[in-house]
Amino acid sequence: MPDDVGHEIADALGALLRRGARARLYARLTGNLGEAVDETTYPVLSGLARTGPCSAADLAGEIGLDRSGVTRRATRLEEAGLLCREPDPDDRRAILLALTETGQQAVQITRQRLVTIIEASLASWPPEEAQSFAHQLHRFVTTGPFAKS
Amino acid sequence: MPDDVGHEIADALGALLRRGARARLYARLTGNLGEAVDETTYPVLSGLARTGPCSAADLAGEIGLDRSGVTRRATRLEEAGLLCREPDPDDRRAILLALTETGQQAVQITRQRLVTIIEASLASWPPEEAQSFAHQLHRFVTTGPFAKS
DNA sequence: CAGATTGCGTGCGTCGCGCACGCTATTCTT
DNA sequence: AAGAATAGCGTGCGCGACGCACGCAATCTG
Repeated sequence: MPDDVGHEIADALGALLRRGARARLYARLTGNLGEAVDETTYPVLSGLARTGPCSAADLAGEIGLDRSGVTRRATRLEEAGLLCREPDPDDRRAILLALTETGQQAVQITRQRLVTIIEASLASWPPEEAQSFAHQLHRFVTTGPFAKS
Repeated sequence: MPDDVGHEIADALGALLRRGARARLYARLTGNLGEAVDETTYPVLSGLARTGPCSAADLAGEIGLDRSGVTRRATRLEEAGLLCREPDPDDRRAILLALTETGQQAVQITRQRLVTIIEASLASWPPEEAQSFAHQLHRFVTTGPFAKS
């Protein structure tokens, strides 16, 4: 493989992981969804949407955060009505974090916004090129330098 | 364009922007490069490598940070010998931040590490597929939802 | 039934960040 | 040419996020 392929991807990834890029994207995704959902609380919503109802400790492992941080963010989201705590029926000392209807809608909205943004920026691409790019990006992310270990 | 293309890319980007993914990648890139270079100070090194010697205020705009933060990180890097402050010959009240030889080497090392990681994860790809993926990713990042405005 | 264990919330120290102030060097104005 | 205004820089301060560790309640164990 020619070396410039690696360099080109490295440039792109570098730009992608910049602070400003993340901040701009999160701002566009979480705007007008209430004060509680922002760059810090959204990973809790998103992670909970992926895992389904689960404990704060498990969710902490999922999103790479300390359990205390998850608890605090969950409290903020609970006060905003996006998330609810319900007792675990199998273990009465445990508490399950679960999305409310509003919370699920919020996740759905942000997700749709991201899809819309992506499709808009791919509008001028040949369809089969966009499709192959999607597959390759998916493969690269799941098997590449970002796999969990 | 089919809607699942947008969804597939959205999934990949979501995974890419996770906290854990960033942390793991930065750890692999900046490991064994001294105590001063880590996830917070590296953007200063990298940005300075892109812009060349410039003031803290300009670099702040480049990496999306407040000027005071750049000053503090620059001080840490200066104490570690990776960066030096030199008076601006054109404006004697200004101070230019510039990489030392060691600093340039550090940037070069991290960059080469990233390229190596990328090429390793693309080793099993057909070369022309890797090449087209690199071009498409570059195009997507520079023209997509991450462009500066 | 008593002790060990698990899960949870919270206080505390630390760190990064943005704002705003003071200081110095430079540039403008009359 | 001298005082005023401006630009650039470093730093003190408050705020918020994070990880660690402690205390409390519920559960498991012998």
